[in-house]
Amino acid sequence: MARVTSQRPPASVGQPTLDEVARVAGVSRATASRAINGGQRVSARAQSAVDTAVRTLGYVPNPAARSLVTRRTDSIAVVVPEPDDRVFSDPFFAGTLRGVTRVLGERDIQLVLLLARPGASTARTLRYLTNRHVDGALVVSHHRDDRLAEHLADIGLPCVFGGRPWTGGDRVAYVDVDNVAGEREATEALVARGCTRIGTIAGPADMTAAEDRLAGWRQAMSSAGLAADAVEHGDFTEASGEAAARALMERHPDLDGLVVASDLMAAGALRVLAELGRRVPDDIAVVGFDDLGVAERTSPALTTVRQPVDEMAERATRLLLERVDEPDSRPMRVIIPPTLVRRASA
Amino acid sequence: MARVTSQRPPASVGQPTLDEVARVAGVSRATASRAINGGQRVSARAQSAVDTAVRTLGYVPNPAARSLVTRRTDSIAVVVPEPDDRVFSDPFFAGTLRGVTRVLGERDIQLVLLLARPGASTARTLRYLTNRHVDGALVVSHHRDDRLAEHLADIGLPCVFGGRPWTGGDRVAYVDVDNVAGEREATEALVARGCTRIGTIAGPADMTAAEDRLAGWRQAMSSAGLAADAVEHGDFTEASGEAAARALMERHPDLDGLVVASDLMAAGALRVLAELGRRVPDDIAVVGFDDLGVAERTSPALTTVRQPVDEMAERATRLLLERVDEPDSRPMRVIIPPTLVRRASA
DNA sequence: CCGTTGCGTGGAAGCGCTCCCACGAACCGG
DNA sequence: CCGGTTCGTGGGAGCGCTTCCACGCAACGG
Repeated sequence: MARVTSQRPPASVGQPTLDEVARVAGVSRATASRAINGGQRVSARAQSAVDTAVRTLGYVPNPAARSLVTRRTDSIAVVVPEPDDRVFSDPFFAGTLRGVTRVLGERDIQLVLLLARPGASTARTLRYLTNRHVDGALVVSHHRDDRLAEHLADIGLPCVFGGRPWTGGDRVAYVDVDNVAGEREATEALVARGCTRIGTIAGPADMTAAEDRLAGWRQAMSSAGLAADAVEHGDFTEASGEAAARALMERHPDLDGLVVASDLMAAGALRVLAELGRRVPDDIAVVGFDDLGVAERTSPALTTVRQPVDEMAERATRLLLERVDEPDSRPMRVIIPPTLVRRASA
Repeated sequence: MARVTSQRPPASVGQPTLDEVARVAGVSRATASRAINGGQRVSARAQSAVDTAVRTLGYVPNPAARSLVTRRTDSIAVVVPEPDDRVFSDPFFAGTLRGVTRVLGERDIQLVLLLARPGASTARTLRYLTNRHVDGALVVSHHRDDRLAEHLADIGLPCVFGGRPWTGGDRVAYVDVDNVAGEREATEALVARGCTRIGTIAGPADMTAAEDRLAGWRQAMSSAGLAADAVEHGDFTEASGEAAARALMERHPDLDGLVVASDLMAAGALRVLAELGRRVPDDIAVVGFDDLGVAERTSPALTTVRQPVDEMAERATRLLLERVDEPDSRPMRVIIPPTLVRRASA
């Protein structure tokens, strides 16, 4: 008489295990495993037996068990430190997500969205990343105060930043558009069309992209011998663009050119300019930054600096996957040249 | 002489295991585990010894190992079948994500974003969900053809739908706004203000929300004894709203009221109406649906039906977590009443 | 003819964790 | 003072998988 030794429920019913596949296929568990994972060193006979068994049983490998031994999870995190509402609705974020999923889809890797809540410390995020719940991390929209780049470098998790991080930029890989060159080019375009009083609406001072664009504007202004005194900061939202434009036009009513660090802010600025009765581009020429859809829909359509977010996200993701596969490789930087897209506003 | 039997690298160096914690704390692995997980049946002495050990070693439990035995992953999926670009930039999606993360943050549960690529079959998604990589699924923005609800009910994965699914609505839980009532109320508001020729821009016919809103419009029109003949369909984007408005005004130049199934489409419609020289609301009153930010920024500001997405997402997430904890509970439906927000456009 | 190679295979050892169970100690009321 | 309860504890099994290793076998060159 067989001793009944089952002490727990017999594993969630209906979920076949590798053992059962092996039994049905008439091979050992080891062979079944090999057959399922690429089929190296497996005879054609065994392979097809396993394939059949997998199909008839509806077998799906248990990812936890697999991950326990392989030490890989086949998932990466997209980290958004302190996501204000802005992040979600920002076309930049949308494009990023699109680019990332496109690449991940090719390799059956999943995306874990890690959103630190506003105000919450990054401790939770770091703890999650530390315990290797994911194979790597893609960090977007980071701010000055979170020293995420350094922390991630410390724990040795493969990671790639979207946009140059404030600190630790030499220790982590990142993909960025050449913000300085982009905004310089934008400014030069205004100079070339004859503007002499050019102001700028910059982004939040705690983001490198914003600072770099501001630097680009300054460079171009200085090269042209123009005074770089008309600066106002926004936070990349449309509303902040309106406010900044209003303040700027009040302080410098003589502006004939406006370099704005994002299209969304530029859209806000255009609205204010229309309100004030300034014709664009005749009275004042405006150039934006991003070209992620908004620029085409403003009136007048916005001349802007295009950053190819989708492509950048793709590059970043591929870079990350490479680093996951090859953790000891040197952190790489990819700097993508932006292009000026001429429309009606300048 | 000790036999050297290490056959593999000694576990990824630096990652302490529960064994080491137990050793340092001077207790057994079982006790250490108990202390770490809530501390039931653990003496104060043991508890603090373990706590200290955890801290000094920087121990973080290996989620794969834990998940292997508990059969839980402490993560849920947010499933977006066929995400066109629209989904990402849609404030609806943004709000949903915000609501979901808020709830998940309370319980240290992670969010896996499952985006079926456009055109790709849902097979991959289903496979992923089948193998219990996540504890549950929240499905948003599903379309008619993916029989996701039924599939998920079949595999028995706890899931909650955002919006009533086309089929299988009786087998899965969902949270929805009362679209019929909402659009009926919107239409009635136009009737009340004296409109007699009321058209509608409906959403895509393969989404229940769109169909329900259309039904609400029809109901109100019929109750008021008005002809429900001016219907045009869009896909919830601003561009489609423009096109639909154009078509509608061409076919029915006498319209004095317009019920639009989303604010984004309404924004497009407003633009077209301005272009055609129709004054809103004097010549034609317009009412939208959503109230997720866009409505406040159109000109004139949009009277609209507010659906509290954040709250809905929260409710849906809580519902999902309940079902994860209590898989045998009956699938619940939460129908949230929308409210009409009166602004300038009607 | 026999070592050598290479290939396909299965046995078995874990991966790091949870949790069942048995065990001893402390505590209780009778 | 003793049987019964409660409590804290550790041993150990096992979750489902990958992978090391040893083994048998056919093919092959000397």
